[in-house]
Amino acid sequence: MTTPPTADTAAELADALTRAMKRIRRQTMHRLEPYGITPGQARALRTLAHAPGCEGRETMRLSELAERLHIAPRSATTVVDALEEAGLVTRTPDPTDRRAVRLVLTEAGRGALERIGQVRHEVAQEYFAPVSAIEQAALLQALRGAETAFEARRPAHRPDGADGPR
Amino acid sequence: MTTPPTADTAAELADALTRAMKRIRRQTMHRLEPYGITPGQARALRTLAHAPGCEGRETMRLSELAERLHIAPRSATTVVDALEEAGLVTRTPDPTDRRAVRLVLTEAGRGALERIGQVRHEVAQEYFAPVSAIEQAALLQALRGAETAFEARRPAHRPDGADGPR
DNA sequence: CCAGATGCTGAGCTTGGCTCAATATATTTC
DNA sequence: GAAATATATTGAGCCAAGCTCAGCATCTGG
Repeated sequence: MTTPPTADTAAELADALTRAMKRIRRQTMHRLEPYGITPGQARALRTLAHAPGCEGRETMRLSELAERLHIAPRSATTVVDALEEAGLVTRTPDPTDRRAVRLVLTEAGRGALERIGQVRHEVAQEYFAPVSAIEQAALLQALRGAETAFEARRPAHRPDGADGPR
Repeated sequence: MTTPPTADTAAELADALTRAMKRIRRQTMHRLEPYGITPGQARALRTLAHAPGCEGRETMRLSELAERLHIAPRSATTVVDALEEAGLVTRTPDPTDRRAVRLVLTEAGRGALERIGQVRHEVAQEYFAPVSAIEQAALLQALRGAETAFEARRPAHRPDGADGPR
């Protein structure tokens, strides 16, 4: 049973991943709903919070946010629209480049971050409860390895590239 | 370094999962595109192929498909619409229940299945290449454990239940 | 100083889900 | 056997999270 009869472990792994991800995302969505935040927005907020200018002055360009989220800049615009409308971030002009937009976390945004952290922690903790801490760490490492290799393989940039070496 | 400094392994694991899933789904989408099939349709087709009536006569009710895919029946309708339009399955009336629809794989559908299997295998194989077979198996088992526990926790039924015990 | 690169956004599309009726049929209950 | 209820599917219309392409404003290097 250690090696299931179906054999194609990698493919089944992919399925299992998908399932797990869906479950977690859904659960997160439900628990974030009361705060009017979607998982995507939460991720953006967290990313924004990890901006270099720690504590009093987190700030990031929209394009930088997009890059860190691995989404197209245009998609980041939409996320930020929602975040701004909810009063969690503000768009301020970049002093050194008038095309650019700097995103700044508001006080409310900082507050939301805590609730988000809580939910994220809870959901993950619950879902992975049956998996030992050691195994969790192993899993994490394995996935990161795969991810790193994947990134190394593609020349980086553009969302995911359907294009070969061109 | 075995236990990263950030500590919340479970949450990070969730993120890693999300990332991996997105990558795999995207990759699959690209490679399935030439055949005019989306990953969701592919999954439905595979599910349908695993219907009990093996070989010559795979057949399943739409609602059963929905259940196996863990999606709402209405969502299954849409998937089947696409599949039918592409000529991969046919809707035939259930002889014993005129409300129901039985889904039958066409010859083309069976052909598509092979290509799908190929792609699915390739993509997963590539993505998980840096992960040893043993680790892959461990991962799979861990994820299945988590999934089983999750399912046991919720009373089953309805898509994912935002509702408590009622 | 101007051509081309860069940063953001409007418009419109896709995938993969959802709910809430409506409709047709089964099944159960009186 | 008719009425009430339950089940199977679908139409209409919604949401989240992406995408591309085109356009405008602004930088920047020759």
